[in-house]
Amino acid sequence: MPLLTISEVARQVGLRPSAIRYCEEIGILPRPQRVSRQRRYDDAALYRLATLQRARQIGFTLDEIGKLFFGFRNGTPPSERWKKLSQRKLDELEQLMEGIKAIQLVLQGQGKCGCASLEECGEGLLRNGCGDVIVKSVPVNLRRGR
Amino acid sequence: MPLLTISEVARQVGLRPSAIRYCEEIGILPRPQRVSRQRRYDDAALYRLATLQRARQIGFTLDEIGKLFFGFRNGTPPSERWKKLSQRKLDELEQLMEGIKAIQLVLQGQGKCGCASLEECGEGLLRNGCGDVIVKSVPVNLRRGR
DNA sequence: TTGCAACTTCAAGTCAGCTTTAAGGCAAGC
DNA sequence: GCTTGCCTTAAAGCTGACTTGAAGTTGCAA
Repeated sequence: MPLLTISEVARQVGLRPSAIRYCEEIGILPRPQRVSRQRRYDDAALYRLATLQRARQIGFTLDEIGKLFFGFRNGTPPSERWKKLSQRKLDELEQLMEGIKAIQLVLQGQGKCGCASLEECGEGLLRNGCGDVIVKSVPVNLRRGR
Repeated sequence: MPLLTISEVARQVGLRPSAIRYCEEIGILPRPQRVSRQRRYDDAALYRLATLQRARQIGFTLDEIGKLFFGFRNGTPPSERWKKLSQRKLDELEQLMEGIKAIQLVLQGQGKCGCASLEECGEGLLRNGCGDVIVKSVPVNLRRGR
């Protein structure tokens, strides 16, 4: 069984070594074996990292990934774990889409006013209640796709 | 012409006084008049704040709001300013929607595997290339709707 | 005169998810 | 023995948009 260094597994799953160390530090990855104090990863550890990376890519926070790994009774099958967390994430995304659509409507209307100044725009907004564009809290982590 | 205190304008537009001071500090709001060192806002300043709040609500960063206010030749009408920035934001939102839809598809499929362990899931992901869920960079600021 | 509320400034803290830096260890090759 | 290259740790820095805290000022009322 070949043991891989941190930069080798990092390359394979598309994470930086520092990110892997960070995940270990906050406790969502187990401490791997060491060879003269250096981390060595076996296949199981590599696959776990690939799972982590996929979860990250579909918007799970590191906290949620921790729950995916350790938040279920031992022996709970992956399908059940994924389902539980995916459903919550899908709900969040649904809300996010609603918010985006609302904003798109406002943006498309924006710029059609004949106001002579931004203050005039603001006066109208204030009269019509300026708190009426509501985007619900969006804990999803979609920034920086790489 | 009535002059309003910072907490009064904050209440009217739905921002906290500290947020208004912050916007002033980073230069996207002009220094208002003072009465014995305390900020006082006239109607024009209030309306400008309402405009800022609307821009914030539809996802403009404070930097973009600065451009909305100061990034155009003097006398450029609001419609032109809004249009320019809105178009960019709409493009970003379009990309974000694409990303979300891609993620929704993956999430809906997640949990249908018959893997016995998360490592088994990861093995499959690694074989099929685990970098294939791509969400483009999303600089839009939609978190914390209030 | 004292107290209170609301304001002020400046510095530091918050969130997540890392990255960067500094200082050092260890094995292989020349 | 020395260099090269990859690894290690701990601590600090980054991003954006603020918030919080400490310490001080101001005006008004009791």
